[in-house]
Amino acid sequence: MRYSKLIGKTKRQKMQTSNAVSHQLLLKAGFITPVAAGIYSFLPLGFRVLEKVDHIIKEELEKRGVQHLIMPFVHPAALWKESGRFGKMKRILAVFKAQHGGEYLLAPTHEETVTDIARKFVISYKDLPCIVNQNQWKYRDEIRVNAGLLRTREFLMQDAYSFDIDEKGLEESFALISDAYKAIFLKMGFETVVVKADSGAIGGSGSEEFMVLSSAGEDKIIVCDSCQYKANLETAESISPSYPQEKDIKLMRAVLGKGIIGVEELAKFLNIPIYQTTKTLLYQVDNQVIAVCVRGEYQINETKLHNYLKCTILALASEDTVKKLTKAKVGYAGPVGLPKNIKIIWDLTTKDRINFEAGANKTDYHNLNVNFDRDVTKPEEFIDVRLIKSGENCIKCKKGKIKELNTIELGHVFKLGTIYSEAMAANFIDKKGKSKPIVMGCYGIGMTRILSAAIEQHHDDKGIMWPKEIAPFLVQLISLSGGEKNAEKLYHKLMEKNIEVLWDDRDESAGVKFADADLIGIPIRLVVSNKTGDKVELKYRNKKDIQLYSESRLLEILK
RNA sequence: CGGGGCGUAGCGCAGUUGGCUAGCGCGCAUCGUUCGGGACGAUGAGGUCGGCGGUUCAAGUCCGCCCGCCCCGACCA
Repeated sequence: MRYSKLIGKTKRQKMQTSNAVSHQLLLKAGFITPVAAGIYSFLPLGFRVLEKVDHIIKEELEKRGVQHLIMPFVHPAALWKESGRFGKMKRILAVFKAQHGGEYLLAPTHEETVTDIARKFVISYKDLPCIVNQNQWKYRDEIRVNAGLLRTREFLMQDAYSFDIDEKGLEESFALISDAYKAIFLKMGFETVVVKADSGAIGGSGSEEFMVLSSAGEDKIIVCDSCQYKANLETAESISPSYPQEKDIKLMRAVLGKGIIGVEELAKFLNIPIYQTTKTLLYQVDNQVIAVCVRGEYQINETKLHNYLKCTILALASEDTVKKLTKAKVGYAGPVGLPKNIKIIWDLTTKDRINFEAGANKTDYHNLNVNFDRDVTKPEEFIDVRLIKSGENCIKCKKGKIKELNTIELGHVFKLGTIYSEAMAANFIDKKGKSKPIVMGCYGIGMTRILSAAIEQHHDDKGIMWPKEIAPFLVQLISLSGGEKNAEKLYHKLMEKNIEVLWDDRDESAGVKFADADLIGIPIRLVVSNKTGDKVELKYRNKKDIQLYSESRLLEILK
C-alpha cells in the first residue's frame, strides 16, 4: 500500500478530548473516525488490524474443531420474547418497527438465534458435542459510551456457542474454549488474568473473564497476594475484619445530630467506631421497596444484591419514596420503625454486633445501642451484599491480603446450562430415545476493543507500538530524497514475497515521515535514501538501534 | 438518567457590551527554495456560524425549543 493514497492520514493536532491514550492515538494515526457517539468507521489501517484479529481468532478456534457460521444482525422481537429477554434486557435493546409492521431489534448478542438453529438441526445425541462460532457485529444501546473503542454501542464480537449432552460435556467444551482464548490472547501480545465473574443478563451457572491489566480499564478485579484467588470486584468475597463487642446490652436511644449524614462524621460526633455505624439504603426492586443494611464503612455491591434477589429492576429508591417511607429526609433511614411490609436485607458484616448505631427514620436523629431481637427482628440469614475493600483477608486462603486492580475485559466465557434450551425448547434425543434439553455454553471476545487494549498496553509518547501479529503491516518503508527509485524496487520485491508493506512515498521531509511512522506504530521501519546507497536501513519500532543491510540479507531477515 | 462542558472551513480554535465583505493556526492546491526527526516564502481554494422559531433597522453574538458531541457519575454483557 502506498501511503500517499491511503485513506486515513495522520493528524498533526490532537483530536477531540478523551482521557484514554488509545482513543487519541487511534484517531490521530488514522485508524478510526467517529460517526456517532459510540459508533465508528474503521479506516483501512484500523480495518487491517481487525482483519488480523479476526484471522487469529478463527484459526485458533478452527484448530480445535469449532465451526464458523454467521447469524443476522437484525432479529425479530418475537424470538427475544420467547426467551424472556425482550423485557430483561430492554434497557440496551434498540427496537424498531419495520414499515410493513414487524417488530425487530438490533442484535446485542446471539443466544436466541443460535438456540433457534440448535433446535432445528441438533436432533440426536450423535450431533453432539458441537461448537459454532461467528465474528459478528453487535449493537447495545449503552447509556454511556467511553474511551473510544473500549466501550462502544456498535462493536465487533467473536461469539461461540457450545452444545453438549450433559454438564460433563459442557465442562469439556468450556475448557476447550478457555484454552483457545489463552492461545489467542498470547498470540496477540496480551498477558491476561482469568477471574471469576458475574454472568449478568446472559445468565447461567458460572462465568469467567479474561482480563488485561490497564489503568484505562473500567473493570476492577481483586487478587490475593498469597494464593491464586482472583475475581471480578462485582463478585469478589473477602473476610471482613470483626471487632470486639460490648457484653452488656444497653438501652436504645435516639440522639440528635443535626444535618449529620456521612458515617465518618457521624462516628466522630457520636464518639463510636465507624464499624458500629450502619448504612441503610432503600432500593426499588421490581414493584416493591426493600431496605439493605450494611456496616458503615462499606458500600453495597449491587451485582451481589441483584443476584440474590433475582429481580429485573434494581435501583436506589427515589428521594420521594425514601421521604414517604422513612418520614424523614434522605440520610436518616434505619431498620427500626420502617413500615412492616418492607423487607430488610442484612449484610454479613452486621451479624455479630451489639449496641450498634442506625438511622432513626426521623430527620436529624440517629439511634444508638440498637440490638437484634429486642429492637429489630434478627434475620434468618445474613447475606453477603457488600463491596469488598483492598487490604482485607482472602476468602480462600484466609491469610493473604487482597488488592484491587484496574482491567480491561477482553473475553468472557459462560456456562449457560439449559436456560435457553428450556425456554426455547431446544431438545435432542439421547441414547435411550428420551428427549432432553441441550446443555449450552457461550464464549465471547470483544474484537474492536482489542485495538484499544493493545494500544493501552503498547505505546510510548510518540505513538503506537503494535505487536507483530496484529499490526496493520509488518514493515513501513520510507523513501527519502535520492532513494525513490531503490525504494520502489524494494517495495515491489517485498510485495512479491508477500511481506506486508506500507510505503511512505510522499514528498515530505524526513522528520514528517519518521514522526508519522512512530505514530502509526508498524513494527519494522525501513529507510532508503541517498545516504543508504544500495543498502537498506532497518529499525524496530520498539528498539533504538538502527542497522544497515544489503537487500538480499534484509529479505532473509523479513522472511 | 443526573451533573458539567461544548457545537464557527477537513482538524484545532478566536470572535468584546448585537454593527459593515466572519477570522487565525494546521491541513489541502499551485510555484519556487529546502531535503535524515514534524522546513520556508508567495499565491489560492474551502463556511447554510448545529437546526428551527423569535426579538431587532441589524443576530455567530440576545431569547425559546430541538438536535448532536465530549467529560464525570449512576448503569451495563
